[in-house]
Amino acid sequence: MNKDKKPAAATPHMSSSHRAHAQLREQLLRSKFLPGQKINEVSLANELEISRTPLREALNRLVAEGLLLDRERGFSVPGLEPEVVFDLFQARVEIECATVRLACELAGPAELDALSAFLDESMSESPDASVDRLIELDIRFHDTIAELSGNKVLRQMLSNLNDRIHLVRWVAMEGRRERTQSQHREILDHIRAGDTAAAIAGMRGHILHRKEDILQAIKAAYGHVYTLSSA
Amino acid sequence: MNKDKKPAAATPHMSSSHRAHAQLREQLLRSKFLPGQKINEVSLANELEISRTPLREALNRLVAEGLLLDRERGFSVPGLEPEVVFDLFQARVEIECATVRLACELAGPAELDALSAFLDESMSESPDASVDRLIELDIRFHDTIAELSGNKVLRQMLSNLNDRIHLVRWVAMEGRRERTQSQHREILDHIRAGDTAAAIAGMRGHILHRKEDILQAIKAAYGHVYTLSSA
DNA sequence: TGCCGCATCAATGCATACAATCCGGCATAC
DNA sequence: GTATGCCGGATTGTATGCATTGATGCGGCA
Repeated sequence: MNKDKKPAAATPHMSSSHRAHAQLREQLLRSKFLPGQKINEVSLANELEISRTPLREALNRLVAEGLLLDRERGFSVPGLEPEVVFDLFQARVEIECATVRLACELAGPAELDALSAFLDESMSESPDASVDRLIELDIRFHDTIAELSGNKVLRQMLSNLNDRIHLVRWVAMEGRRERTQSQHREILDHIRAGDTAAAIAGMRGHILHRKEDILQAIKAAYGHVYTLSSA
Repeated sequence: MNKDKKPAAATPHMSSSHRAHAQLREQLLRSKFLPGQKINEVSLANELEISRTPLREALNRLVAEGLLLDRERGFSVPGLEPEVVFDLFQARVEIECATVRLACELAGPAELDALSAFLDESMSESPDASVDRLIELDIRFHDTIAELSGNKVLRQMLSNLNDRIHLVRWVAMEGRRERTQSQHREILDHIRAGDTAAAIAGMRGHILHRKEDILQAIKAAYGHVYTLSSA
């Protein structure tokens, strides 16, 4: 499973603009830029060792993806406005509930076994895994369900939402290391049992959705990103 | 309601790339380009009376929005692959169900009255309205519900989906002139009655979702777009 | 007649050049 | 001391130029 190369890592032989897009996406997920920061095109072009033309093409794509904003003049990094983050998480909940429901209808035993095996590996490795790795495993689980839903559009939307909430998810993962994995297991069990309603309910409860939790995560995210920038 | 100017019509004083983006989006919705057609940048730049640089920036945004594809070399218009169109409609159903549910929780009497008044006007005007106008009214109804859901991300996603299925929706509207309006009325009544489940069910039944219906609409779309091109 | 190779051409991708605009600082006037 | 207006640098937005690469058409040859 997961043979698609969609998330587009920055490989050498691609065009400059595509490489720039992949690199910038990566850097945005890793919070190399501060929320609200303005983008300086010349310095960024120098860093990436390309000219401004392909850089701007990449920036324009990132704007359309919601990973950047276009101001009156130039581009900037989105802030962490709570209303927007709420909406993003709420949208994610809805998409994920849709994908589990569809996956319940479509997924065969073979695929579910594979997903189960993946969870087994994850759980054995999780106790001492880095947060980055945990996030990777988490995303992988949810993406696999999206894949099993058979709907590429929903899967793509989910991927986009994941990008946009990456930072907040990252900091929220700290206090949820074990809970996350066991909830994944429960959701999968519901799917295998054919209990669609329980699977959906499990997913809904699994994803960060309480306003206070999200707000707290946002605050932690600010702390995280500013320590990163000072380093 | 609907004070946002988000869909971005092409106004004079905006930058060339933004204007190009708005114009091209419009032309794509109106099927000025054939499905699968390759984009010639120089000729298009000449038509729009701008240079290739801002044009390419616009094209890149349209790619990120799913309104264009980027080939190995250059850009092209997405085809009407049934699998993709199915996924788009299915995604739309899921988003719309989510927005009605949220709207049921959030919408106040004043907003619902306004929406009701809008439906009244629509129905009086609908018998002799053009398909373009009908689509406009249809989109407006659904977008208002998305607005009432209070979730800007879901609303934006819906807008994007609407763009991508515009053509198929257009041709499907022909045989659904009255049905559409009365179903809108029913959905709204359910919302006003506080019957969330019925509102969702109404929405689910309202949106094109049967594979055969969509397939038929796709075929009609091909006919429509090729008669347009020969004109 | 059909196919292959080559040459010419057109179109893309990128870099660079240029124009317009904005921002900050500084001087001057009040 | 504060406000105001102007100047210079910096930055964005657009146009143009150039190299590369893929396509296309034509002629020769089997």
